[in-house]
Amino acid sequence: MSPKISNELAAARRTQILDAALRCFSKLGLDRATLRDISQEAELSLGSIYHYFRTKAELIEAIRQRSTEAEDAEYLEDAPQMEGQQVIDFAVDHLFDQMNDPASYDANRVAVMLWAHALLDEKTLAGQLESLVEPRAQVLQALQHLQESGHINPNLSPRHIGNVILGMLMGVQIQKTWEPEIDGRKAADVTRAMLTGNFWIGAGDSSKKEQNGR
Amino acid sequence: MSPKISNELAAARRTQILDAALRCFSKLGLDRATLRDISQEAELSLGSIYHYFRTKAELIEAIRQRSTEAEDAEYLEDAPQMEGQQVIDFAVDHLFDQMNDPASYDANRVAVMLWAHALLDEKTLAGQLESLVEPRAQVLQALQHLQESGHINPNLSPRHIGNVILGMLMGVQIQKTWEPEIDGRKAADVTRAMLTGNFWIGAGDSSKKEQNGR
Amino acid sequence: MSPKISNELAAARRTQILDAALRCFSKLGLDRATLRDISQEAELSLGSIYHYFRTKAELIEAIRQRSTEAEDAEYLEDAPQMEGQQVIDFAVDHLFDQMNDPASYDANRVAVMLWAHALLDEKTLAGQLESLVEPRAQVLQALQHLQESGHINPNLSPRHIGNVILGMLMGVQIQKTWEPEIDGRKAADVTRAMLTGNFWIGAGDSSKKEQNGR
Amino acid sequence: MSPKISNELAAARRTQILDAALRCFSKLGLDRATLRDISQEAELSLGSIYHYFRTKAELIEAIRQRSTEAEDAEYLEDAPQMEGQQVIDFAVDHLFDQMNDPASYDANRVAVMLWAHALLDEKTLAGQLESLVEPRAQVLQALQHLQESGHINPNLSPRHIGNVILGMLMGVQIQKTWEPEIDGRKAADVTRAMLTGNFWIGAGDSSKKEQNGR
DNA sequence: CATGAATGAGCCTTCATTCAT
DNA sequence: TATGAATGAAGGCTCATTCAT
Repeated sequence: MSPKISNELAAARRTQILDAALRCFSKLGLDRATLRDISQEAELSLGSIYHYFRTKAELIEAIRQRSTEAEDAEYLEDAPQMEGQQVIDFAVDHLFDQMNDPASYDANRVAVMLWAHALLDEKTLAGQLESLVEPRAQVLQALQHLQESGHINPNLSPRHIGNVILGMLMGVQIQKTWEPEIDGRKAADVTRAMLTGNFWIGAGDSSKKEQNGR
Repeated sequence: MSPKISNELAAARRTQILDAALRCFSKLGLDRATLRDISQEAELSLGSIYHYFRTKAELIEAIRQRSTEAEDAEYLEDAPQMEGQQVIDFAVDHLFDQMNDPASYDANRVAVMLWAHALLDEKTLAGQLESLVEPRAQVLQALQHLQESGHINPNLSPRHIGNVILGMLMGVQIQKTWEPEIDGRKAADVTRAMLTGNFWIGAGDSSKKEQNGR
Repeated sequence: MSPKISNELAAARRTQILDAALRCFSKLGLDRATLRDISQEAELSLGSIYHYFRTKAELIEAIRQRSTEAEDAEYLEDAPQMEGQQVIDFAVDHLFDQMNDPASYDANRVAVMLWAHALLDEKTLAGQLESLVEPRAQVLQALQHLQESGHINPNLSPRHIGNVILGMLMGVQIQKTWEPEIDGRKAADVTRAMLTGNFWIGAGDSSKKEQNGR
Repeated sequence: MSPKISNELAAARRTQILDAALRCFSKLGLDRATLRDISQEAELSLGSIYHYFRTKAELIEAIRQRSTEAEDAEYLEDAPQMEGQQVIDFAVDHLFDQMNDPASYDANRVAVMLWAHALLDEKTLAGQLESLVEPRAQVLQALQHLQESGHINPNLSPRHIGNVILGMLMGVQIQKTWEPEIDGRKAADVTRAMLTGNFWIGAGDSSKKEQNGR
C-alpha cells in the first residue's frame, strides 16, 4: 500500500507546522525563532519541517500567504454586495474586529513583524503589496463615487485617502500589539467617525454643528 | 588629555557608530546586520564598537533613543506655545514632513523595524512607550479642550482618538517605506482634513446629509 | 510467483539501480550523489533502493564489482589462448579501446573516483586489488617469458614492470576524464611502441647510440 | 598596539591549518573530513579556520595550490639548464623520488583524491590543468628535439607521448597509495628504460638487438 | 514487495563577544 | 584606548536510514 500520505493529511501537517510557526514567530520573532523551535512546538522532528517547506523563507512566505488568504476569504464573503460608504465601514469594522479577537493575538503580532520584514525581503514586499491590490481597488472605487457625489472632499487624492485609511488600521494594530488593552471597537468608532464627518463637529460653526452633530 | 576633549571625541565616535549602525540596520535589518558590518561602515575596528556599546542590544537601544530624542527636540521647540487644533495640525505636519524628507530614509525604515522589535524586547517596548508619554499627554489635553468646546465629538474616547491619530502617522509611514513614491504632503492633507471636518463634507445631497447627520 | 521470474525481475531492478547510480556518481561524485538522486534517476522510490542494497556503501561496492566483472568477462574471452607479447598488446588495446568508447564515459569517471575511494575504504581497496590478481599473474607470466627469451631487459623487476604498464593505462584514463579530447588510440600507439622497442629508436646518430645503448 | 598579527605569524597559522587539513584529508577524504576535524587536528577553534579560509572549497584549493607550488619550486630549481633526454630523465626521477618519500605520504594520497575531485569541481580541474601547462611545454619541446634528431619514433603524437609519460607517473602513484611497498626507484628504472629503449631489447631480431641491446 | 514520510545526527557557516597585545 | 584574532554556541539545511502503511 502506498504510504503516500493523503492530501488531507499532508494539508493537516502543513497546518500543524504553520500553527506552530505562528506561535514561535509571535513569541521569538521571525529571525530568532529557529526551525528547531518550530519543530518542537509542532511536535515533529526537525527534518519533517523540510518535507513541507523547503526553506525557512518559504515557511515565512506561507505564513504570510495564509494570513492574507484567511482575511480575504472572510472579507470577500460579504463585501461585494455593498457600495459607497458601506464598503469602507465594513472594511473598518472587519479589520478592527479581527484586531480585537484574542484568537488573532499571534497572527496580529506576526503581521506587524511581516510589515517590517517586507522592508528587507523583496518577495515578502511583493506579496504584501499584491494582497492589497484588490481591496485597494474596491476602496478607491467607493471613494471615487463618494467624491463624485459630493460626500467626500474632492480636493483630496483618492490614493492618499486610501493610504491614510489603511494606515489607521495598521497603526492601531501596532499599538494594540504593544498595549493589548486598547479597545479595537472604540478605535473603530473613532475611525468611522473620522471617515463620515462625525469626528470634527465644528462647534464654532453653527451650520456645521447642526449638520454633523448628533 | 583634557577630559573635555576626550568626551567630545567619545561623543563623536558614538555618533559615527550610530550613523553607521543606522545605515546597516536600514539595509540589512536589526538582526541581520552584524557588528562587523557596522564597524566596517563606520570605518572602525570591530573591537572599538565595544568601547562605546557593551552589547548589540545596547546599540539598538541607543539608536532608538537617539531617534526619539531627535524628534522630540525639534518638536518641542515650537509646539508648547500652541493650543487646540493647532497642536494637532502641527504634530501632523511635522511628522509627515519628516516622513517625506529623503534624509530620513534610513531613520524611517529603522523606526518601522523598531516597532516590530518592540514586540520582542521589553526594554525597547518600554522605551517606545515612554517616548510617547509626553506627546500623548499634550494631544490628550488638546483633544479634551476641543471636546469640551464642542469641536470634537464628545462621545469618542480621547485615548482612542490618540491611538487613531498616531496610528495614521505610523501606518502611512510604513506604507511609505514600502512605496517611497507616496507623497507625505498629500497624506498630510488627507489626515488634516479628517481631523478638522474637511474630509466628509456630505453636501449637495440632502437625503444623504440627513442620513449621515443623524 | 515463480521464483525464476522474480529472480529475473530482481536482477533487472538491480541493473536499473546500478545504471542510475553510475550516472549519478559520475555526475555528482560518490559522496555527493544521494540515494534520493539515484532513486529518482532510476524512476524508483527511495525505499525500494533498500530492497536491493542494504547501504550506500554496498551499492558502491556493487558498482565496483560490476565494472571489474564486465571488464574481466570481455577480457578473458580471448586472452587465454595468447602468449608473449600478444598478451600485453591485447591488454593495452583492450583497455584503451574501452577508454575511448563514449558509452564508457560514466564508467570511466566512476572508475577514477573508485581509485580515490579505495584509499579510504578497505573493502573497496581489497576488491580493487583482488580484481587485479589474475590479470597481473597473466602479465607477469608473459613478462617472465619475454625476459627469459631475451626480449625484455632482464634487469627490470617484473612486478614493477607490471605496475608501470597498469599505471600507464590508469594515468591516461585519468587524463582522458579531464580532457576528453585525448585520443585513446594514439595513446595506445605510444604505449605499444614503448613496450615493444618502437618508441626510442635511437638511430642515425652513432655517437648518441653509444651513449644510450650503454 | 596592534593585535594585528604579523604576516609571518599569519602565514604560520595558514601553514598550521593546511598541514592539519592535509592529514585529515589523507585520512578521511576530502568530503568526509570536516572542518571540525581539521580545527582539532590543528589545535585551533573551529571559527579560527574561517579567518584564514573562507570556505571548505577554498581550503581544498589552497591545499592543491600549495602542493603544485612545492613541486614546481623544487623542480624548476634544476631543470632549466638541461635539454633533450635529460629533461625527461630528470622529471621521472624527481617525481618518483617524491613518490617514494615517506614524508610525502599524505600529500601523495591527497593528490590522488584531488585527481578524482577535479572531475566534479571545475575550479580544481582548471587549477590542475593549469599547473601542467609549463612542465608539459618543456617536455613537448624536448620530445620534439628527440623526434627531429631521430631518437624517438616520429610517427608518435608528441601530445600523446606526454600523456603516456605523465600517465605512468600518475598511475604508479595511485598504485603506491594502494600498496605502499611498491618501490618507486624500481618503477623509475622501468620507466626510464621504456623511455630510452632499454626495456624491449628484442632478442629475436638481431638488428634491433644490436641497436638497443646493452 | 513498495512507498515515501519521518527521524535526527551531523555538516558548513556565521557572529556576538572576549582578550592578548 | 585600539585592534582584530580567537572562540564556540547555534542556525539552516542535508541525507542515510527506518518503518508504518
